[in-house]
Amino acid sequence: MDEKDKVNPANEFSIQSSWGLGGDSDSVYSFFGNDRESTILNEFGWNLQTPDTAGSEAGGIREFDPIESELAGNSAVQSLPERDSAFQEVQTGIIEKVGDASISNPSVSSSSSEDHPEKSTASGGKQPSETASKVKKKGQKRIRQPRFAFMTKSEVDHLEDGYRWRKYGQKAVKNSPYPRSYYRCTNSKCTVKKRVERSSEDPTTVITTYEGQHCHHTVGFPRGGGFISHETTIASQLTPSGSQFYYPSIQFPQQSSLGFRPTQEVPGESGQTHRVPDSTPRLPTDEGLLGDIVPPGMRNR
DNA sequence: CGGATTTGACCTGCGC
DNA sequence: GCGCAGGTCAAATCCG
Repeated sequence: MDEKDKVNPANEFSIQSSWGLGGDSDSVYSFFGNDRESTILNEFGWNLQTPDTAGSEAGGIREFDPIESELAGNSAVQSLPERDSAFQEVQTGIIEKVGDASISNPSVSSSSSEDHPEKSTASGGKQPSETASKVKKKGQKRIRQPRFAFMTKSEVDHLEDGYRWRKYGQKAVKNSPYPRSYYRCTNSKCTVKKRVERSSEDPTTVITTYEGQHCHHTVGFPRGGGFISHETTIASQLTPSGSQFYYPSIQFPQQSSLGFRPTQEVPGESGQTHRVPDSTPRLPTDEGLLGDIVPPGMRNR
């Protein structure tokens, strides 16, 4: 199992940007390796802009919400070219501007309802008095934590990312046969949440949305990482349907946190899979997929 | 037995 | 104001 924690140098991910797609979709990134393909949707207004796009189009600081995109019925779809349907779904979602500094400022205890999960337990159940804990919500709009979403071809909904999550809810999604699952980081001090849903357009695609920032390191990959095995299977069926939208204008430095080299697995003996070490010097991969995706500035320590 | 998951109820925001 | 849908809570249940 430990071997799974390592990275296969042969499966280095390349990240390519898709600036300007559809006019509004300037925050979509795609990265893919030999056995996995995912689409990263930057929601933070990180400094991911290219010189070409920075400063243009309202600065390009936007937040993307794949869920809302579905709700919106892809109304934003207009000038998008033909493409993978799932990719298009995400691409054309409502893109919100991250106008609130609080969204990109981790120090702001924004989401009053989410920063302190303990509070609710302390106050008890859902009786009216309990709502007192949510009173502070009143008068101030709920401010969402920074979020980003990415799509992954996988048969397994809950992708291993190096953190431990506890499921706290599941909801049926309108216009989708697949439910959406809600997870919270098991670290009591960590308020990070994530939603996992399967694309109704492309059932092979899992949309994972992270919200918030981890205030701790990952726990590694304690579990078997079976999803990777599934992923490998799926990835082998991938077709570069969206490749025409990948513009190689941006190549993030491999050594950066945006190097996008999530742990990978390669077929091993006895039909199992294992990971091989990444040859590039880097910190021990204790941050998982998320760690590879989220820039250091987005993480608390 | 403790932690994780399930699931129905409740709360909130938003559009009409 | 109302209804809908997303999001969250927490008791019940499951599982190792």
